[in-house]
Amino acid sequence: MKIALNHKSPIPLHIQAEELLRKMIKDPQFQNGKLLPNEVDLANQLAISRTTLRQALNKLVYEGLLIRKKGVGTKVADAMISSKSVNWLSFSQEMKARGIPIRNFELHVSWIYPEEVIANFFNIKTDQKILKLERLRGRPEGPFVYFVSYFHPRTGLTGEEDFKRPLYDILEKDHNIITELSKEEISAKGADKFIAAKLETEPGSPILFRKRFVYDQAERPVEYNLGYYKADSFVYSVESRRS
Amino acid sequence: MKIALNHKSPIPLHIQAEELLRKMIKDPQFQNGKLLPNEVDLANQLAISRTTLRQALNKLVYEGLLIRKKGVGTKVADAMISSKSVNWLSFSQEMKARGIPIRNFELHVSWIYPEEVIANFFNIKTDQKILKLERLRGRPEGPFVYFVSYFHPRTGLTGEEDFKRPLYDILEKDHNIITELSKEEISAKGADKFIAAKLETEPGSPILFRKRFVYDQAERPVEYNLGYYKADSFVYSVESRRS
DNA sequence: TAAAACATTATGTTTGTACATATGTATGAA
DNA sequence: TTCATACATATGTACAAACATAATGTTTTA
Repeated sequence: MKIALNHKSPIPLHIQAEELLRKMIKDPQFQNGKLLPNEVDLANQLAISRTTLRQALNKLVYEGLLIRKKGVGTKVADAMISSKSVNWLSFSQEMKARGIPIRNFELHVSWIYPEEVIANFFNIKTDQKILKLERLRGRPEGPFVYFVSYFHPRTGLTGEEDFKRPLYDILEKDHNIITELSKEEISAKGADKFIAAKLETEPGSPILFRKRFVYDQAERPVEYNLGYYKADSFVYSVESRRS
Repeated sequence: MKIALNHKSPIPLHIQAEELLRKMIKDPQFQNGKLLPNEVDLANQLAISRTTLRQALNKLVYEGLLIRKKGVGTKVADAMISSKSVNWLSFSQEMKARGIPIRNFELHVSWIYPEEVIANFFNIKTDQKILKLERLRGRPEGPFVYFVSYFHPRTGLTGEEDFKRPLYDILEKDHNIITELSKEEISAKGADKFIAAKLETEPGSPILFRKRFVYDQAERPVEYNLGYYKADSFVYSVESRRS
């Protein structure tokens, strides 16, 4: 791997460093939780300041590609990222976003008897309680714009978790569950009374509705969730290419 | 608004600054595209260095809450949440589906002057006419469930085509245009009068709205289209996988 | 032997400084 | 009037340096 930057190039050094880091992430050498070179050494090797290096690192950490730990080091977040990382990005970002302590939100945890659809998905019976997390969200400056319910079977979360941390993080670190696949169904519907009240709108007003099935690496069901997004405040972007 | 930070607090200054900025964002004072105080002044006012301030600003910029422009300033972004994902299946499926000869449908062909968005996409001027195809569709036994407008520039279809054949087929065989990439934006909205009339429903009733940009292999714009799907009659499926 | 104290390592926080570059505005000549 | 120039303004990039703090490893001590 070329481990040098072009200081003459009009492309900013932190951008070049970012690109290089993205390549390093793909390198098998840094895959299985192995640590990247420490910041000071790497900065020296690239002949840039630590500040500039951190500018690049921060971006990838924010995207969830790298994980830093004070006193330990920086490692690649997940074991297998390849060329189509765009695909996963949004998914993990949303995963990550779930735990971000944003002002306008409520989190409600409860144990419920699952509906048949959910019980079927988790391969359990309807008399086995599962965990339900409900969260109402909005932009810091605005009104609430979406409401999501997450459902988890007993094999996943225990309900005792400290939900200050990202859900995704809890699943991965505490329960060793790596989410891998997501199947979503997107549709429009009119708000029912419950949702209308939550999102402070009229019953019948247009809602973007999303059903999501999440599986782990062995295709075992990990999570089922339902999202209700207020119209005109959410756009779902899809990019598809003929392969 | 309290415009000071606690330098004694164990909470890092850039976190405190971030919190303060989130409050500022909510303030009507900075709403309609009005600029925030410039970085140097703000940093002085908060008695922190510009670097530390920028650490906080960067986070909000990354979250899409703030927009910075070199030489101009920093302003609060308009409220709009977006998410990205990828899928292949639905694209080719719908391509194919377009041409299926279903009973209940209407096809309307006309030449129109494009709106600015469309002209921009096709890289033409608004005084150059383009082809517009409108189609209303439903199941043979049921009501109409969706309405789509397809827009094509003069470099594509001529309007003389026999639209009995699949659109997709005509493009490929007669004009040698191979569609390759599609970018879509999916959202929910209330039906306006026109759409409500077409789909035989009430104005304001929930509609799944899809905007689609289609490109060929050289990433040249090929088609722009708008789809209106009656709620509860259409589900959009997306499957995303970690690499 | 196990707990406590210390040392090492790597990231986290913060400052000050300097120059580059894009944008908008005021100035002045053709 | 119009175009080019110069200047002011605000963000963008980059460096060096210092100290704080968390995790881990190592040594000392009870």
